[in-house]
Amino acid sequence: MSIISSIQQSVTSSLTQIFQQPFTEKDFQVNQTKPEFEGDYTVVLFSLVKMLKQSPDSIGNTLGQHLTENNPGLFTQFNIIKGFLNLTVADDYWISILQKNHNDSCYGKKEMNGKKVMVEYSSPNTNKPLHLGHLRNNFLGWSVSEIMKANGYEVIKSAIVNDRGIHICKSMIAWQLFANGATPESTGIKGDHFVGNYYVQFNNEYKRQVDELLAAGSNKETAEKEAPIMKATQQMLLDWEAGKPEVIELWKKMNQWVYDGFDITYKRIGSNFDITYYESDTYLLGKDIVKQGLDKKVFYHKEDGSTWINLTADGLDEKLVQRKDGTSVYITQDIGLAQLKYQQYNIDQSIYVIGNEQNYHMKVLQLICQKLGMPNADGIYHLSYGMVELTSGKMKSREGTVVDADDLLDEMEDTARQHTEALGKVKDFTADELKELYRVLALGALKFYLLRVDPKKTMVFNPTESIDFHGFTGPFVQYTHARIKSILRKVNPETIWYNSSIDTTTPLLALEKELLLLLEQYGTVLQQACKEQNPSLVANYVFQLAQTFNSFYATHSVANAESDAKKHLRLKLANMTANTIKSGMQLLGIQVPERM
RNA sequence: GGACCGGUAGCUCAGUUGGAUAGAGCAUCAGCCUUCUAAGCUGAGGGUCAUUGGUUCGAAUCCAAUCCGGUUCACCA
Repeated sequence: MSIISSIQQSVTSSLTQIFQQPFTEKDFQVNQTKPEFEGDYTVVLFSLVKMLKQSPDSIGNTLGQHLTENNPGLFTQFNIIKGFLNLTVADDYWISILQKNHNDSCYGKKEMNGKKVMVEYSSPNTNKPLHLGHLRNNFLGWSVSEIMKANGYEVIKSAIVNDRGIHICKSMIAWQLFANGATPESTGIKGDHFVGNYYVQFNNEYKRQVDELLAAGSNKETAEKEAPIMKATQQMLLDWEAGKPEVIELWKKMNQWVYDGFDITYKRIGSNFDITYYESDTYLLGKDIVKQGLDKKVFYHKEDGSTWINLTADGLDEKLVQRKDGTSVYITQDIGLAQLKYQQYNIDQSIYVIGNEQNYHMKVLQLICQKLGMPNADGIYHLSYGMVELTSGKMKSREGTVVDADDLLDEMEDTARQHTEALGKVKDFTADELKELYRVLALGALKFYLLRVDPKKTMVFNPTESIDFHGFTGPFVQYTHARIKSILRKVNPETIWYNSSIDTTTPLLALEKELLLLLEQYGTVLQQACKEQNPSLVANYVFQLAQTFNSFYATHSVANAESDAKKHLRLKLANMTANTIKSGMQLLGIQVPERM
């Protein structure tokens, strides 16, 4: 149980005993005490003043007395300032947390709860390489999965690959027209970039043809429809759907190039999936559901034969679920896939990590599933995240203003190398060890940068300033870990500290206690991060922990502490801090090096 | 126009189940490496919490109105 819960319980029970009437935890508030006052946790008394019709001072005094007398192991003293009852928690309490958990790698995590969750993220298109926006999606999906695991859920990571449709045909047509048989192998270009280049070429050529038609006197609409390259693309989509062998073959070949490229990037960023769905397999799903929906009168036909659902009663619009020619639309496929997921995995919750531009769509999806009576419709949750914008505005592939994932990673690794070389602390590392260190630091900086912000908020990336390695950053936290490990490495673990118990007669110093207070909160943070599906809570926590340790480190010596008892305590404190940093960073998908 | 999201320091962001003098990082300035890793630490300056009104012991946080920005409302995906 967390210290806050303990305090809430004892306050509730004290109040009930003193005033002879029932109280609950909602009748008062418990906060951490502000640093300028004496005490650890504070009971805010104002809400009780009204209920009890007594002055805050009088309530505080009675309550403070009762609490300290009846919970001697928990509270040692109290003071009252302007309606705030500040309680000091006994050193023994903090030390016992340290004693018990200092080397527990599962500290703060929960037992399995028997619930199963699918987290769908990444969802790339196979016509262009990954960019910064995809990275935010991937890191979020991964981290939320890990956070849910830490809170006892069984998690299945899934991806849906958008591998068909008109946009895929665009790069195929462009390749046919312009490539002269070139391949990633023949050019030495990474597969996803190779294909992405033809997508760009398509757009250039298309624009050229449209301009030509416009110059010849066509109006805009006709020109856009009649451009030969667009007509060829549409024909190719029809051929694809008809299963024309040479089109399918080309499609498979080019998609494979992209997958090979993606694999490299995914491996590099440490991303993976338990199951990958392909839209070419799922785009026909959902048709039987349309039938069922019609039978259940959830859907209805219009006179032209198209199928609709009316969501105006729920504040939304009418929505098409099947075209008049009987083909399905996006939402239909999604309903089908949602059902497929439940059938395959019997999941309790289905989380979709998708950008906030699809808020409306996801709302509609859930509503339709609910109206169809699908068993787990309530378990659909859209983890909606904001776009990554540049200081110059939005990223647009067509205008060439996207920040490419591979380029960015290259740059960051180079920055990591420069910092490391300048500091010269790891000169004995082999070339492979150095390479791995640069990768870990670069990724740490990037992941932390993207995850420290509240997911639902739009965030701004400045491409001209490289991502920092100082301050509120991944490398700062990684550094703190390495620093602690350096201390521990120099102490023989078989001596005093590791297994023996801590001497409790010397009082805790302010910074020691501050660290312990923070360490105690880890479990609560994980719980909150899970509840809100918000990794930024973990990032902020882990930063604060590292920062507090560094202050502590600058003031007190661990290895050369003033007494053996203090040395013992601080070694455990350092060890627990390192473990908690490692654990928290792992939930963000960030590794922490032993040395850097 | 309807719906949804946002507006906090020069910049990037925390803080919203209402609580004490609104916090970090970056940038700027001033200090700290004969002792455990200075990717660090200490300190200073920097705020009309978009605006106005309301609710109350108390509002960045709740309510209303207004202004500004974004997304969305396709027989595209």
